[in-house]
Amino acid sequence: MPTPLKRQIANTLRGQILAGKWSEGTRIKEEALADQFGVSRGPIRDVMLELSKEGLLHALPNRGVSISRLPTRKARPIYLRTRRDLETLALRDGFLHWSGNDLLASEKILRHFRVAAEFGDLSEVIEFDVAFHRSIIERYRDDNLLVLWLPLMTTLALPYSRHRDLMESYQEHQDILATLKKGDLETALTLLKTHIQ
Amino acid sequence: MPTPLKRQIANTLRGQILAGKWSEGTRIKEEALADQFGVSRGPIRDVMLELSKEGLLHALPNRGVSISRLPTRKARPIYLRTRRDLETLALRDGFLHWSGNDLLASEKILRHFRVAAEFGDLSEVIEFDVAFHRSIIERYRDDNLLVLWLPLMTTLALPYSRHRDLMESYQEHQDILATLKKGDLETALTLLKTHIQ
DNA sequence: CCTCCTCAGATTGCAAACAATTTACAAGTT
DNA sequence: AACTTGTAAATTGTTTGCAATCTGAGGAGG
Repeated sequence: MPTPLKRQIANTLRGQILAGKWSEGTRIKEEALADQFGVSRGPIRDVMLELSKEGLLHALPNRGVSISRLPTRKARPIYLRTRRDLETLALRDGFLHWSGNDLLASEKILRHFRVAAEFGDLSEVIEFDVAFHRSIIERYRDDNLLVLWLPLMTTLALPYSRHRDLMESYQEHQDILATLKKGDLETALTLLKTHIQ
Repeated sequence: MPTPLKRQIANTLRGQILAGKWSEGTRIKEEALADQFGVSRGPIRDVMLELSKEGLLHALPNRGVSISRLPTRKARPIYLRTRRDLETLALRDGFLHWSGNDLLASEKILRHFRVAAEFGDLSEVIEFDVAFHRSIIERYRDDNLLVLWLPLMTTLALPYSRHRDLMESYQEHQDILATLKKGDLETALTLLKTHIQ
């Protein structure tokens, strides 16, 4: 259902939440966001419901949404392993069908990633981090995979540390893509696996 | 955000879709559903977005939603193992805090399950099947867990076979609950694991 | 005969007004 | 002083109407 405008709002908000713009439990009001993005409450409601289903927001009847709490320690290893398995599957079985355009699209994402990292814009870095991995999943062309992967990705990114070295993170992604460009799928898979943890 | 009415619509629709009321790719129109449930398009949009995020419906911009296709063969084992791990975690670490009311609530679900199974009402059986497992997850009191589990559960239930023996399925759930009532957590966990496949 | 365009009908996307619910604070009672 | 009750403001839930987009059939041109 995400029309470009709605998807753009969702992406921006996702990055801001993951970057820690609001603290845990902060209540988010529909009208305030509607004013901020210059739209009515309708599309904002859709975005809030979407982010709720990704685990970023917690919805209560008649009381709107608030920023979610972090996942429990015990659940995190299960999430990590599952995300690793899904992305590995998507890359291993999907890479055969990648076109030259797909590689160019990923390169474009990483160019923006680098600029955001150099500038120290955490919420933008997260946006492009998600976008890079998302493209791997999407190219597998199984809608269910995306549906299951997205909440995993965002939940795991929730404690995205302000102290993480953004340029180092960029370099890891760049290494994966460069290896793929050489056609060395197996090495890229190994890099991807060690990257996701 | 799910207010009782909205959640009820979502549960009913989920059961109907999983029971195969519509075939893959069938386009679902907002207004038709709104008339069927006697509400306006607003809440129906919310429900459709919710079911899209669970993987039951596939949304395209300006073209509404259609019934999702089945997941690929290769992804299914990953989904199964993850669902098993999540439910096992939730039951093992959450059972300590189950109250007498929790056991009674699960018994109530299974009473309805049995009636629906005897009557052969597939969509209702699925509703209560989901509800039984959902309650295990919810009692762990980690919102993220529910968000990640729900799409797994529905995706895996998508090919819910018309040929499955509904009473046998009921009996498996009943055995798990009866074992829990005796306080034998470890045996219940074993039963749960073999049940999820 | 095929391709491309145009245009009406159908359907979703968005906005604004109204209804229902919750929250916060103040007044009254025990 | 503590607790309940009542009322007004704030917020979300729902409905309705309009705008934008897509679909499909029919005709013009190659």
